[in-house]
Amino acid sequence: MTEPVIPAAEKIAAETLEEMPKAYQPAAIEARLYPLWENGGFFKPKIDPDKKPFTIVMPPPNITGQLHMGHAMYVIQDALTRFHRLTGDPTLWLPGTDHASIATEAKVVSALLEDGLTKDAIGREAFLKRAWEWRDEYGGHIVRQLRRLGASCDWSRERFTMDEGLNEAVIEVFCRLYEKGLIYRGDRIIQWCPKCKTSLSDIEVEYEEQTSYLWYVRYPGVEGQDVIVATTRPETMLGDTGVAVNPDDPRYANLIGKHVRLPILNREIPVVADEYVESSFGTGAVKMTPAHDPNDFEVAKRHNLEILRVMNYDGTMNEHAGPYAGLTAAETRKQVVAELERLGLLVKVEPYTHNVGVCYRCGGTAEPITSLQWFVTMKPLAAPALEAVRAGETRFVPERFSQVYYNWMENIRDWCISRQLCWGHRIPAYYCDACGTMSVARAKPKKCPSCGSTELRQDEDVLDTWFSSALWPFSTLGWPHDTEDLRYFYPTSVLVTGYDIIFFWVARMIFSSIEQMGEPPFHTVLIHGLVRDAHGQKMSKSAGNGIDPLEVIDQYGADALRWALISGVSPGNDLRYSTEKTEAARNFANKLWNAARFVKMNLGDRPGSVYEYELELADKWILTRYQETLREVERHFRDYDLALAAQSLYDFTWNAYCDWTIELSKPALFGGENSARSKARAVLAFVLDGLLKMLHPIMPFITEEIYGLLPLPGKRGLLRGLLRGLLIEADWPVADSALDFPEEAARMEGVIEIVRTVRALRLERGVAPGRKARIDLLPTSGWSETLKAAAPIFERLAGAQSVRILYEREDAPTQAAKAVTASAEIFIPLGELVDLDKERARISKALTQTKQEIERGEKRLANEGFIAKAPAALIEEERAKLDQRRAMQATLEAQAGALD
RNA sequence: GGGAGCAUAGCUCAGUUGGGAGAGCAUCUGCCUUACAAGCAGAGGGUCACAGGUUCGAGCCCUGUUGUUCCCACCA
Repeated sequence: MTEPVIPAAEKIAAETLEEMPKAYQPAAIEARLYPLWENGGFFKPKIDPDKKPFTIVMPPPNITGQLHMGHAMYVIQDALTRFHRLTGDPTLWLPGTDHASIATEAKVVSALLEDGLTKDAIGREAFLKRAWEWRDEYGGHIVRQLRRLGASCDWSRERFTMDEGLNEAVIEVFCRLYEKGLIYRGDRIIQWCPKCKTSLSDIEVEYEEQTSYLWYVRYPGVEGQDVIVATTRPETMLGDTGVAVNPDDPRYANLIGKHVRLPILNREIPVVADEYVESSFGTGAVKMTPAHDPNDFEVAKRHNLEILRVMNYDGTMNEHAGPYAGLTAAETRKQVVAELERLGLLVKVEPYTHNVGVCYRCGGTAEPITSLQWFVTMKPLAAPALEAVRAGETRFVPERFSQVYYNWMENIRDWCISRQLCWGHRIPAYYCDACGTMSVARAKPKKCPSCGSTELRQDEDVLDTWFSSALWPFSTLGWPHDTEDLRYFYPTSVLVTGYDIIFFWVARMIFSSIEQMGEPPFHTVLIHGLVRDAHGQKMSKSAGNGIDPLEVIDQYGADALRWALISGVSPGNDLRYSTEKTEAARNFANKLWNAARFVKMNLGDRPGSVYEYELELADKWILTRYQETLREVERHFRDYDLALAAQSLYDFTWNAYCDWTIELSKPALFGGENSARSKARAVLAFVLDGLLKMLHPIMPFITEEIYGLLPLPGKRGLLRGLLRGLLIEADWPVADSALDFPEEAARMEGVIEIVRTVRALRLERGVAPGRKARIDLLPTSGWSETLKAAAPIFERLAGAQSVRILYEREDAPTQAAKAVTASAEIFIPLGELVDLDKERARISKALTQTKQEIERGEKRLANEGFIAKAPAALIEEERAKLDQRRAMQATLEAQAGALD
């Protein structure tokens, strides 16, 4: 392993001597910092055999993809990665891309088309050559775009689902499953996309509601009565090989075992009885088309009905369709209906709405059809995978998504894994045309194991893309080889993905990993929602409502986008993206920037330690709030509640640090004595240092930049007078109970309340903002010392000219604006400025409110159940509040009296 | 048909062991106060969908109802 290159101090702090601009300008900073991180090796895990690593494998984006808002959700993974890196865990976020079989093949096909070529014309080899060229040109696109988000993944470990190693893993798994009898080849009904000309798995078919018709057709009886069947697909009747009725249906009891005549083709087909048929629907008789309907296929197997395929794989009718051979399905339907009408066998036609399966890639109608394909037997694989989640070895967050998983895995059907495409992992099955033997092998056999012929032909099909992504958590770490990475990083820690691919990917990774590795691939699956547009619509290319994350980054910065995507959502819920939200995030970044700018302007050299000073009340308050925030943020990160962490951080940064601490530090910084100044600097720097570290997982760029610009106390060594070290590899702050001052923090809250109340009073009265006013405070019992000491705070932040502490109510001015807080009664003598009517109205309002609160408190304390069962502390609190409010009421009444 | 989510301020949404409802944006008032107008100081605005229940106490737990979104299944 190579030693990470620590950039020279002067490079990190390149801008130290320059002024920070007034507004945060992300573009240049992002462009400079990302390469610094990447080239410095900071994304590579620092492997320590004694430590448990934190590992995330990136859901591999398709090589065909452009970065969209869905990928932008990768910022969650990055935030977790950066958090764990800061806490000192050897941290690996492993990136890679997916070959995306169908999607890529389609791109290459259309590129060929532009050159006037087709896949069939140029052949497999030439096609693959083109595909690889295409991949080399465009495949790296999306991973370059991911860098713009700030993704701190270890690019030196980047993998591709079709690279040599992963190909080996895929072949190995296929062979193992085949050898265990869990992969088989069979002629079964599958979903077929005539447009992509390939089979699909069940979950690759989506259902769309379509309005159509229900045709009622008379099938004349042979030995007995006629039967009328209802169908939504008249063209498939050409492949009918029976009619089914419910065994308990009296209408058809005497027909079971007899025959009816299939119109047009005039075949005799049997009537069978099967529980599958619902007597109440349609006529209670169902035409059986086993080759083109999954349910009919099952019935046919039970009753030995013939399976007659009448459609070709290109969507046209075949020779079994008689006169319709060669026509498309749609044309055949038209002609069949017309013919039935002519024959007088079309009984009636009803409008009908039903669901039609469509290909999830091209959107074309999918056809159920029998075909010779490869399948994975799912039941034996699903069982331990279900158990692993049930036993809590793998946990879904939020928990409710495990229901989705159970539901699917419990009802799982065999997985059709072969695709009639070129681009993908070719199935390692070899056929001997001489003797008909098939062999499955890791490498092409030299000769047929049965007859010795050397003429072996490999299966033409490739594997479902998801077959290879199912192996991602271990194949990317070197499996099937016993590598150092595999031993150290497997199983991985958390998988982060959207709920839309739980079936496609998550479930398949779990059973594949248990089967091959003997244990689940990750202990936690963190599921997030989808990004929607401002109206709640799914973003899509066709709807044209997609928002390009790169444009957002250009305009607002990566950190703003990251913040907008992470904050204000609850886990698993969809997120409505709006520009307003990103603007708010950008504003927050700017706020932080300016706070840092202020600190930088006033910090001087390296600040002292907060432990060295006799701290002020306000210092103890912010330190207490800081510690509280730190504990919350850490807990939320560990619980994967990133939005809650963001909320804590926002509130602390803006409403505590900026609004109070920075404001309160100004007198000391601008004009105070040396000791007061250095104390203020120490506190500002200490809190900012920790704050940057806490914000870094979500806003990596701005925090790194600020960290580089300021001589903060947490930074490592000194080099040529400049502190060096990057935030990305800093140490996560540790809460220290020596910096918890709950008593003082509560007192500061009392002071803050007075400041706020005075401000409101002044504004309410229209006191000119610049005008300083005298403030008289009548402290609540036990508060006089605190308030006396807080006089400079009132002067600075409440526009007080002087603060007088009153000891007797009689000393209070009668002509004054008045207000009451928990810690004091407030009087602002305003002389002739007082508007008596306004004042009466205000007092009356306050009195009403206070009375209501007293009533509520009394009622509560009179409740025996409450006294008996509520926690003692709560009761005590309630009593104290009541006393306070009674005092307040007395004051307000006295004030009201004084005005009259 | 089965399952899940959502319903809280004008809008978008938070609110995790049940203990006096919050943020951002928008609105209104007043401010270019030497970090920030992407800002500062204030204000207004909510029967937490509805109806029951459990509890001393419910936005939160239970039952039901309504509306809405999504997933699965696919009665031809």
